[in-house]
Amino acid sequence: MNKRQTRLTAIADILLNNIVGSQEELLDLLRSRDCSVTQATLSRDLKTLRTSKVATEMGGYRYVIGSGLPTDKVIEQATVDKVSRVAIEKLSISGQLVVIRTRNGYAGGVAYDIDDLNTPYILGTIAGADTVFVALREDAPMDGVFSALSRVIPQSVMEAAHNEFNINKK
Amino acid sequence: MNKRQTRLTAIADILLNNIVGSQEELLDLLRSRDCSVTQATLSRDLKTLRTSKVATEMGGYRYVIGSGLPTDKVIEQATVDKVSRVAIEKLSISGQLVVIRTRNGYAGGVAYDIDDLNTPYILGTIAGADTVFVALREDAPMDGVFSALSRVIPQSVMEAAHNEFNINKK
DNA sequence: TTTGCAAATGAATAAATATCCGGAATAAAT
DNA sequence: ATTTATTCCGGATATTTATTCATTTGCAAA
Repeated sequence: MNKRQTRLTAIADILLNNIVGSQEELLDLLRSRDCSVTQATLSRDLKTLRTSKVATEMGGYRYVIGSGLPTDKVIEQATVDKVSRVAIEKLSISGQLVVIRTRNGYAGGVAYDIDDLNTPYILGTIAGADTVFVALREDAPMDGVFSALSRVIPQSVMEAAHNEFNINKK
Repeated sequence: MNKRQTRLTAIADILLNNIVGSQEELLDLLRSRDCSVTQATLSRDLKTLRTSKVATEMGGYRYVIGSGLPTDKVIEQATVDKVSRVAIEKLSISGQLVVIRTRNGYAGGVAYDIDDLNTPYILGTIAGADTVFVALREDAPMDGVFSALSRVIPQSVMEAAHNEFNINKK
């Protein structure tokens, strides 16, 4: 992987796991990963990654990775593993419908990963910006569905869903 | 409605319907609506609205309204009135799924407003160009759902839906 | 009404970010 | 291998955006 790609991946990774409020700050973090660049280049990188700076609840700012559209296959690949798991916030089930809420912009990626599971019980998915609908086969056994999804959904979210699901059952 | 609120609403409205690449540009648009302010104030407004500037496909930038988190009930309310209510044309229910048809292009905005209701019975929404799918919790009581949605859906549409729903029931 | 206080604003400025431009590196073509 | 074109990058700078500070405005309590 060439230098630029490495750096872009590193940036994506950093922004996913840290609260970064300015480019200067990000520059430091990059340095500590041996990806030093100038602010000029970083600005360009952030543009290609379609990141944006948004206000946080605590009165500050934070850079976030932009919405779904795969800018670059390499980046996408590099981040998939981490992304799906970090991006998913909640999972609920209603009838033949599984509804997954994600961090804004990540629904597309998550849906893609789920499609990739190629599970027979899953008929298809639709993604918005922060929501994925997963259509289940009518006769899909819940444990089968859960076990398939657990390859993409974080443990904690799965547990919460399990609880909610059981509660709604009774 | 006081001056600030009016302006915030105007900003939300402008950003929803225009591609605005800088604060200066937005200042102009605000002027043409008799909401002149300085860049300083605008910067603050954009922060409270949690907007962000993202790269567009065409190499430029664009300010967009931030996702989901209700910044300010008043603003939210104000925006809802302007956009959602005029955009919604029809609402139908099928099982756990509410399907809302909107004027073309407005589905995203409507879905956003519905998400913002933060109603426990609503698991999530997905928007196409002129259609919104709303997933309901399995045990969601219909009157609860209706009452929540009525904050976004125009009276006339609600009534029509109610009728249709009752018909489908029997 | 007047007083006191918090919110809102503008002017000026600091801080942060985007772009211009020339050069280096890399890849493609001959 | 040499030339040509393209991508990438840093330094400098222009542009844009956030914040500071002083002032004003709205608004509620006395």
